[in-house]
Amino acid sequence: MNILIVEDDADLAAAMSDYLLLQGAECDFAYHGESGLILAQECRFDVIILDLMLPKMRGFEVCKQLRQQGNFTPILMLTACDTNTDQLTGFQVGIDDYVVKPCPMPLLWARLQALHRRDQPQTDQLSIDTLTLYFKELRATREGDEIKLTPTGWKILELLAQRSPEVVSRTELEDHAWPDSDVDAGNFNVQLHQLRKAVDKPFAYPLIHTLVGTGLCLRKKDG
Amino acid sequence: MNILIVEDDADLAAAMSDYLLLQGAECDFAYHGESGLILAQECRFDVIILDLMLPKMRGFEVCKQLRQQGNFTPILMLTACDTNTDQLTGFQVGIDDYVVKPCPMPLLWARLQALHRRDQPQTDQLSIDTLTLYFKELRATREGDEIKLTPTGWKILELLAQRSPEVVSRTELEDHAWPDSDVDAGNFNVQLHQLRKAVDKPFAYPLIHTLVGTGLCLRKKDG
DNA sequence: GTGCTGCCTTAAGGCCTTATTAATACCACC
DNA sequence: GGTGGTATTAATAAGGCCTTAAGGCAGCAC
Repeated sequence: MNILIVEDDADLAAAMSDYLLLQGAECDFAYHGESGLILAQECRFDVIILDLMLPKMRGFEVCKQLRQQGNFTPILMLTACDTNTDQLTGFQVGIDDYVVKPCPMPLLWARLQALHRRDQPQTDQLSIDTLTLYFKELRATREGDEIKLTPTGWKILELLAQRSPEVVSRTELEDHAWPDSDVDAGNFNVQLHQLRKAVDKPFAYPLIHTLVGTGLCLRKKDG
Repeated sequence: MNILIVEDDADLAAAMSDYLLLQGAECDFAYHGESGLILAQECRFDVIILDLMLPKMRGFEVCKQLRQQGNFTPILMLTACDTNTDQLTGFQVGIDDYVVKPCPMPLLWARLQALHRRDQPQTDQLSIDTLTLYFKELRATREGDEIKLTPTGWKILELLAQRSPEVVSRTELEDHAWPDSDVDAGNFNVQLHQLRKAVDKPFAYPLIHTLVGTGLCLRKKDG
């Protein structure tokens, strides 16, 4: 899980990330509201932990702006402010959970997972047009025909499908298909090409589309 | 909103439903775990409020069974048990929120709404007249036809749309489309021209308007 | 071990899209 | 008629992406 921690108390931020890293999550940090907002705009996170009292911009404002921009990343507000009005304001501006400091780490983690779980597809099968992915079996069909996929090809297709019809950046796809190592861009291109040969080539129209400079997406293009 | 209240304390259940009805929600009731489970299986609810200590079947068991059956209705656990272990167990069996009694009604309502909001498809699109932007997909249509945009063109249109119908200054648009570098004014004009060719030219009337000396705006001009 | 197969990786050339530059035309206003 | 701001166009430069081919490395059967 990919977490953004927006928190001005460096000690607390470090303590959280220590714990979260142990649980297998990855953490990024922002130490004031403005940088938090910018980071959230630029990168994609699974969850955001947001403090309320922050230098430069309050947590409420950060959340409000993100939501206005159509960013619906789950946000957990973590703060020492425990008044009802603060909590109500929080939910009004679009946060998803409100936790009062101090909070035991395991509980925080449980709530983060709950938020993330809701955001995940809850089926083990997903169709985009005539392409169907069977996640548990690591296989896919199009128009009923089995598609022959290499492990890497599957990984790429998997993420594209989960996000469909959204655009997924090349870096994200690379991280997903090669979690433990960096990968040469040329290599990625080749794998992508193989994938297209399997998924798109044999059929009438492509489902994998390139958005130059931004990434790739998987969907049926009408017209 | 359609709520199932599973709660053995009839007074509390009544108090909740009174409040929730006032907020425009509809409530159904179950007074023990077993009937709660059956109701949840038979009808579709937007959210379930689930007590932990219930006759016949504990709340955890109800949740567990529902999840196993592929029912992912958001569940808010409302209980007097405030121990960490209870909370952790709750999240482990698949609840989405855990609230300790007594809880002020407005807060409960806010959390219910937050859960429900997450469950709704998040459109993330914006229309100005017949022009529609799909932010996550980085694409736009006008009168249903796909508009072909370059990355820079998209950036410019994106900001114009977010601010529409307000006027956006040229400098702001430049900063948004070229975040890392300054840009020649001539270049900006060219990009803008390309954008207009794609967005306005093929259609009856333009949506991008110049305000000499101030900036640009995106809107339908009446008259 | 040898040779096979399938997959990953590396490298290189070419192509197409997009960005930039520069030169020219427009238009309102003074 | 000159000026400042904007529009248009074409030509060039740059960058990103596609494609192909060939080498390497594992696992497996013999």
